[in-house]
Parts: sequence; C-alpha cells; structure tokens
Amino acid sequence: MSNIKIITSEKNWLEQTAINQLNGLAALPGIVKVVGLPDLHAGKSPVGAVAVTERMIYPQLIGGDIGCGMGLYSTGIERRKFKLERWVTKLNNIRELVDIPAVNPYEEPSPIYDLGTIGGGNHFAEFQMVEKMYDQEACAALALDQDALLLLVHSGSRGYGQSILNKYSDPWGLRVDSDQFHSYLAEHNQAVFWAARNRDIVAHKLLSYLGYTPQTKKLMDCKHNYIEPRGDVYIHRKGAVSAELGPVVIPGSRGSLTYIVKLAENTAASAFSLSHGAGRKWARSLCKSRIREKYDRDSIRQTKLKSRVVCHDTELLFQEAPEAYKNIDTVIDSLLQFELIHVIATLRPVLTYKG
DNA sequence: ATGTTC
Repeated sequence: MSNIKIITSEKNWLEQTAINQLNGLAALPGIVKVVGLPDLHAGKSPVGAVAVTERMIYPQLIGGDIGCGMGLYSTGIERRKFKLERWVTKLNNIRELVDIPAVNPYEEPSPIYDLGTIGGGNHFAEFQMVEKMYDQEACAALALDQDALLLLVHSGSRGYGQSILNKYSDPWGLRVDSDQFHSYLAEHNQAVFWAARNRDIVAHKLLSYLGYTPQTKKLMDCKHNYIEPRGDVYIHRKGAVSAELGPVVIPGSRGSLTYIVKLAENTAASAFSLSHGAGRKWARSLCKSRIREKYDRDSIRQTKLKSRVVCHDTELLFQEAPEAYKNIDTVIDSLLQFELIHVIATLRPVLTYKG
C-alpha cells in the first residue's frame, strides 16, 4: 500500500520532476503520508504538496517563506469607484510599498524588516471584483459583496522566515524529543503570525497610498507554507491550504479568474488540504524565450481579461506571465472530481501590483 | 522565496 496520494485528473498535466520529488518525500523517515495536489510542481521541495509526519518535522520542506499565504480583503470601496488608469499611474510612481513609510501599528516591535512590503517572485497585491456567484448563501456568510472592490494579497514572512529556517537547517528533520523541535515550532508560529499581519499592512498601505482611509474587512486568510500539529501528526503544507478553516481562495494567474471555494466533507483523502493556486507550468528560466516574441514592454503589462499589471521588473513579468501557469479551471476540476470542494464564486482580477 | 548577487 502506497503512502502517496495524487489528486489529479486526466486533463491535469503534472511534471514528472515534481512527482519524483513527491516520491522522495514519501521515503523520508517519519513520513506517514504524502499528498500531491493538482497544482503540484517542482521546487526546492515540491510545491502543491502535503507531507504528514510522525515524531519528526522537516523545516526544510516548508522553506524560508514560513507563513506565506493569501489574504482576501473587502476594501470598503465600491467597484464603480475603481479608476484603472488613475491607479496605474499612481502606482507607477512607487517602486514597492517600501516607498510608503512603514508604520508598525502593533504593540510589539515587528521582526519583519519593512513590514507591509509585498516582496518579489510570485507575490502580488491584486484588485479583484466578483465575477459570478454560484452559491448565494455561502457568499452571504462570507460577506462577499457583488458591488465591493476586493483586494487579494499574496505575501509571506519576507526575510524573517528565512532567518528562522537558517537556524534549523541542520540536522535534516527534527525529532519531537529534541529542543530544536520545540524552539523551531515556536519561532515558526511567530513567523506565521507575522506573515498574516504583513498581508494586512500591505492592504492598508496600498489603500492609503491610493487616497482611501482603509476600511478593509478581511474575508479570509489562507496560509500555504506552514506546519500544523494535528493530534499525533504534523501536517507540512508547502503550497497547500488547510481544508478545515473555512472558505479558501484559489487564484489562477493574473490573466485568469480566481475561485472562492467552500470545503466538502471528504478532505481526509487530501490530508485535509487544498490547492493554493494554479501551479507553475514552466520553470522561470524558460519563460522569457518562449513568449518574448508575443509581447513588448506595454503588452506584457496587460492581460486578456483586460486587467493591468504594475511592476517595474519586466523580467519578472515574463517569469510570472499567465502562460507560465497551469489552467486554473483544470485544477479546480480535479478538486471537484475528488469531491474536495464546492465552488461558491469566481473573482476577476482588474489590477495587479507587484514589487 | 530572498534588504538576492558578482
């Protein structure tokens, strides 16, 4: 009997490298179960993956960006007040949210340097609007409003999480009876906590920069890089979201819809976890050569959904192009086939801001 | 992923 489960469907392509990495995880000491979600792809350790362990934890599987995740906010701004060109112009005037004075509104000093900055890579802050509601009741319970402008923030613990990982990289895997096990988990929990706060501050800084008194309401916060102790086992989620904490946001790319899903009953099959996005299809290094001819400096900043992207790093925009990501509909379809989710709404990105 | 990094 294999301890590996892959949640996928015929149409959903998975790269062999990622499956090999998943097999590698399954062979580690203390591993009870390994799950590959439909957005599985290769990374330093596989992304879109869940590893359930006993008597051991593996900080390296989580990586440096401890607590990374997505916060979805209602901005308190009506969608008709959204002014695309004006906001694009304004956001073009700052490099990152570092240009906006950092304020730590909390009592404790922040361990995150430049609290309220988005960071690089696949991180972003994105304005979205409700595209379609499929489950009115669930949308109402979530306070998802058709007329509200929404903001999705994908960011993590910045350098702070990495500094924690650096202290616990040796040995590979920490046993429950070690001091390191307990101190890592305590520091990890701090990073998870601060990463969520970082997302909150990103939302606030962005809205105040655009001239609004932030009246954000957090609809959900879905972390996807962390360890959850659950009874006798430890659920490592690397690019995977808990299926037990309420509705989940699963974005595609900047050029596709975002799904809001409700949890189904049968989530034990996926180690109580769901996908965190569409998942990469192309390695970063391959993107530029594959789509260079299709775009110029302007057109790479627009999507087929007519949304816009503000980002000063053109290289990054190629690496994070919609083409570099798998089809979100196929990922959602795989989750539906395994009866892990119900779709309650879709959102449409209108403006993406990247550091 | 990363106050990257030569």
